[in-house]
Amino acid sequence: MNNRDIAAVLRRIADLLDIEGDNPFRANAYRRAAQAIETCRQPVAELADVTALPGVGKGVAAVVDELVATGRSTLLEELEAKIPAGLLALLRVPGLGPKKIGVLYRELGITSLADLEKALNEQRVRALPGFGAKTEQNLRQALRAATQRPERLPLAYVLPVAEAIEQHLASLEAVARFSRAGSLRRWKETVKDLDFVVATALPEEVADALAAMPGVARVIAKGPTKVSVELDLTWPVTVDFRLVPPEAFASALHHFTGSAEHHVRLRQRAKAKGLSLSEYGAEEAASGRRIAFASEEALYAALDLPYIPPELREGEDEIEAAEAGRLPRLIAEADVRGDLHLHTTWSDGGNTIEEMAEAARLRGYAYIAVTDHSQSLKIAGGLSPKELAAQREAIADLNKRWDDFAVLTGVEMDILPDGRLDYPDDVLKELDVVIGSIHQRFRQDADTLTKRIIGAIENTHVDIIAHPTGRLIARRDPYPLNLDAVFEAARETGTALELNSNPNRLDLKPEHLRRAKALGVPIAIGSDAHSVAELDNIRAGVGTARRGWLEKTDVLNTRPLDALLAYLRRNG
DNA sequence: GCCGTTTTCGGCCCGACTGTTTTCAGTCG
Repeated sequence: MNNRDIAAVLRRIADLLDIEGDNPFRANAYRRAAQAIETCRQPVAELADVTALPGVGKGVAAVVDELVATGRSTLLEELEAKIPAGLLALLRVPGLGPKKIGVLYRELGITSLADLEKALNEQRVRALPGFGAKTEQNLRQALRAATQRPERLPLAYVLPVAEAIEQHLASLEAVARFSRAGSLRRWKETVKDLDFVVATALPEEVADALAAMPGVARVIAKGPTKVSVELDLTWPVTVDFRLVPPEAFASALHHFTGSAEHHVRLRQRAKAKGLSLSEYGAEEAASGRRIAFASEEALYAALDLPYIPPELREGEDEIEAAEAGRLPRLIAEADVRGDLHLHTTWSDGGNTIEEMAEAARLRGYAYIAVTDHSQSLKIAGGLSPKELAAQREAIADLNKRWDDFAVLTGVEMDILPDGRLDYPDDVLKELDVVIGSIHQRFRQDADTLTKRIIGAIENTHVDIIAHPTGRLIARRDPYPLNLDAVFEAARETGTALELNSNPNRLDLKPEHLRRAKALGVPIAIGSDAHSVAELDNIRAGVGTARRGWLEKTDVLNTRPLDALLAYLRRNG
């Protein structure tokens, strides 16, 4: 059992304890331990003493030891004997928590989503204590939404929605200031809902305007400090707006950015310093004096910490790092000097080389590499060696146009199922940037896939491995791969691994990036743009890089053109 | 269940909103 499996069992135990009505702090203790184990770098099975982890004591350690030894948990089995497993699915229905689920089970014998739907339709739920006709109606709608959409929505799905909302907020005169918050601001790859903090002196007016916003299917909650709506989309999206007076904006933004885990730890720290932290600021326990923070920086300063950027606020080791002065100076979008992965009309892109180049230049880039698909990827119009040579000539022509911008020649070349590359070396050696990619036969076993990728890494002409794990968020698992071996080969040869910025991919993931950084493996952030608009993908890439604690110096395409070319040509 | 320059017992982050209640429990983040 790996750490993730163990954490999943502990969370399951916590959920079951909650439904059983046990001491809620006991359930939370299991969740806290799960978090510690999940983020532990070393397999806990190899740890001499699990209780060394924060939040893991004798009780949890006994469960973990049993899991490691037998793969089973007596505690979990006892709980499952008492509580039908189907009840866990009910926890995913918004509006249902452990207490209400307990009542539904004990009073009506409900053990599944289907049971609940039936009871709702027969109006048996409204008679229960603590329930009513309104609850019944809300549950009916929530149930429909919950069964209709995945629990967390991919970034790629919600980003355009968020941008439209931001346009709307910007158009409201009563809005003084606003910002994304929640996991969207932290650039998490999936989000449960969208959060915005809005500063206004006229909360009622803004609340009315937001509730009446186009696309709103229903208003879930509306008060002077909060509006919560559900949008009518393929997958319904819940949007929470927090309305605060302008002077409370920074505190509120911090609060609603989360994560919950980060806040728990921060508030523990605040308490130790005699401060009580809330969404409105801080209060000195001794004097009762209230402090409103002018900025998030001021909030952290009050806790004797340097500013911790949103992307790091995951409740892992960021507070310890901040305390020790070990926070990274995170890469910023402005540090990116060029894009090393994009497509044009020569293969499956929607814009010409010229259009892509002009758009990149307008973004302030100093260079792009044109990396269309290679010959075996027929479906994407992959280029033959002859076409590739013609493209090189076209690029050489185009380059005469600028003295402040360069188009590099390149290719996104398939690594074939048998491990061979899609072009011979004498074709590759003519190109500035060669990306190796797997697009076919990714169901091979881990050993074969790992060998394919390492074979490409070891070719001196290959500079970057694109989307190394091949996952598609919420759609396709990463392919089985010995990532440690891939990282090691990349480190030895200086081959960069890509952080692919397509919001459906975001591959490598933050935890991979941290490992790569620790090993000294260079990372290339690529947009994988198939159109001018998709050059913007880079934002999600930079956000993900920041979640992976990357600095400017960890990323290849932050280098000026000369330094980049020198690096690419180091092996001839 | 965990944890301790408040402590080995008694806390455990904090506040808003809803709906069902007549003063508050449950849920959410």
